[in-house]
Amino acid sequence: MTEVEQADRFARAREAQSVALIEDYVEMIGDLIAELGEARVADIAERMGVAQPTATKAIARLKRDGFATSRPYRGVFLTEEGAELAERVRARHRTVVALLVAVGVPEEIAELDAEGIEHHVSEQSLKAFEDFLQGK
Amino acid sequence: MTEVEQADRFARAREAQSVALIEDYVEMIGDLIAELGEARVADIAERMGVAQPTATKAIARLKRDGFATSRPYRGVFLTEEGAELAERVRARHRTVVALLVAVGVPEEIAELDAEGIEHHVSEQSLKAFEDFLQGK
DNA sequence: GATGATCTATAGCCTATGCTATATTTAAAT
DNA sequence: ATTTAAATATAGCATAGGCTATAGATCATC
Repeated sequence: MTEVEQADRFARAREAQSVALIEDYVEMIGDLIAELGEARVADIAERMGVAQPTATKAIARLKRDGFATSRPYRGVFLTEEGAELAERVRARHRTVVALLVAVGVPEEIAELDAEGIEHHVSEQSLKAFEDFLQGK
Repeated sequence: MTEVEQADRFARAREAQSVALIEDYVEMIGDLIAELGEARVADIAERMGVAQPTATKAIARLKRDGFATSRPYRGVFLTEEGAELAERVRARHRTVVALLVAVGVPEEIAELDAEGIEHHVSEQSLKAFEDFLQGK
């Protein structure tokens, strides 16, 4: 492996990381809307395990990036793009957990680890996971 | 899953992330020392794909955290703790790549994805991976 | 409808991680 | 030995993502 290839690999991992939090927030907001009809900042903050202003700031980034919308002092909603991302993330999470369990990781551990792992699973790996799970 | 459990899960993923870069640098420095006898800042920066001052700053954090040592304008070396971490990271990386390949991920993709995934694989999952790879 | 509780926004702070530009030191070459 | 090239450090800046404290808006209740 050349230095450049190695560098690209790390650049890729850094990029994935910068997307990870966005994905988590979007999925969480989708969950809350499904459960409660809307996603309030306080609920988002509580579930993400961060202080309320931290959630507010993250939501501002989601809005800036076109994944969410909201009016002051009101609930947060997903744009079409946000809703699609949430669904992809949810599906990927399920697949990663299932894969981990399939290779012998205890269910609880699988759920914990998947939260971090899922953001680094490429389309190709996801496809491989799905095929493996179907016994192909 | 309760809100608190969910929050803890995210907190865990955030913690793993903060350790990830440290692990990458330590492993990289170990590689360079093995190959070249010492790890120069310029080489570290090039392989990590970052500007030289970014590497310098990261190395300062490694030193602060007890993983590396260096004198101004000289090479960077690992402490005992750093060397142990490097070896653990290297072994984990190999296992993760092997697991991915074992479930059908193409070698190249496995290498790419492993770079991000490995930092979120717990001891328990790693053990499960090893057992799975040994056909248990 | 005033009032108190709750929720949200804002201000201001911190660290980590990136960058460019530039000063300084070391190493190499004449 | 001086000069130049290369490597490293430092200064200064930006964004992301945390935090606390506090101001402001909304909601519920009397």
